[in-house]
Amino acid sequence: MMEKLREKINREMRSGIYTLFILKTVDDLGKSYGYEIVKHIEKLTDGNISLKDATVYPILRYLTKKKILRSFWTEPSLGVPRKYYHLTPEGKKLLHKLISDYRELEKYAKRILGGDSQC
Amino acid sequence: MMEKLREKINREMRSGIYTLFILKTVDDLGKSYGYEIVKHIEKLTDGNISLKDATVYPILRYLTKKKILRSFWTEPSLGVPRKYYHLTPEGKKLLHKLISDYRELEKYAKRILGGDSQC
DNA sequence: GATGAATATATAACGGTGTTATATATATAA
DNA sequence: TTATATATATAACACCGTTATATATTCATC
Repeated sequence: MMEKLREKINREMRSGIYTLFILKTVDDLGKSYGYEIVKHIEKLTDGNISLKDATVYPILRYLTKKKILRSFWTEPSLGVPRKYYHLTPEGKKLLHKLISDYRELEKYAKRILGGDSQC
Repeated sequence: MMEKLREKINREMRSGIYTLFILKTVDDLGKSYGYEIVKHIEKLTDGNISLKDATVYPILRYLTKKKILRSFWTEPSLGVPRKYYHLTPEGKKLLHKLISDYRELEKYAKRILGGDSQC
């Protein structure tokens, strides 16, 4: 029963950086779409971080509305239509700032939690 | 206006580890109370992470309900009464697991965001 | 002695966000 | 043909942090 609490707190810890993971993934891949983003993050984290579709799509739409991402549909000449996303120039700026913000948070976490992480 | 979005995403990133910060602080101090926890974290983070009272007290109560913390009032022989908290044995176990979980998350973040953090 | 700031705890109302559940559709392997 | 993987979307729900507000003591300053 402590495990449920642990999972809950873990979910909270992780959910905060989903947006950052999504942005970085799209930027690294040049352009990407919901399903690919999820699979890419799963692969990099050995399946340990698996975003839900109902998490990813609203975030992608929100970031598009905020002009951080731009989207376009691929013509369904063959296969399922895909909605691709790529970062706008403003999105690139935001991503760099957020990564720097994350590193700062990491630094503070190290001060509070102790610096025994394997670096 | 991008700054507002940045702050929003930052808030989300940080809020996830508040519980962990609070637990670790109480454990490090042996026993502590809401106000002291906030000030302690502020000090360690150069004032950059400043928990709101309305954030801390509900978390402390919740963790007490879950038997992760135990609380007791100090007799107000002098000054304002304080409600102290300390970790239960179960709380200690949970804390160790959560710190290990956090380190794992940090590892994954490094893989996705790149390993240029100054370690 | 009064005023304000710091110390200290608490909760209702609000807004925002991830999850669960559900719906829809195509392609491929068994 | 059946199941799985691929692919996107949204309504309903639950949860959590913030804002706002309330209460009370102590201490420094005017």
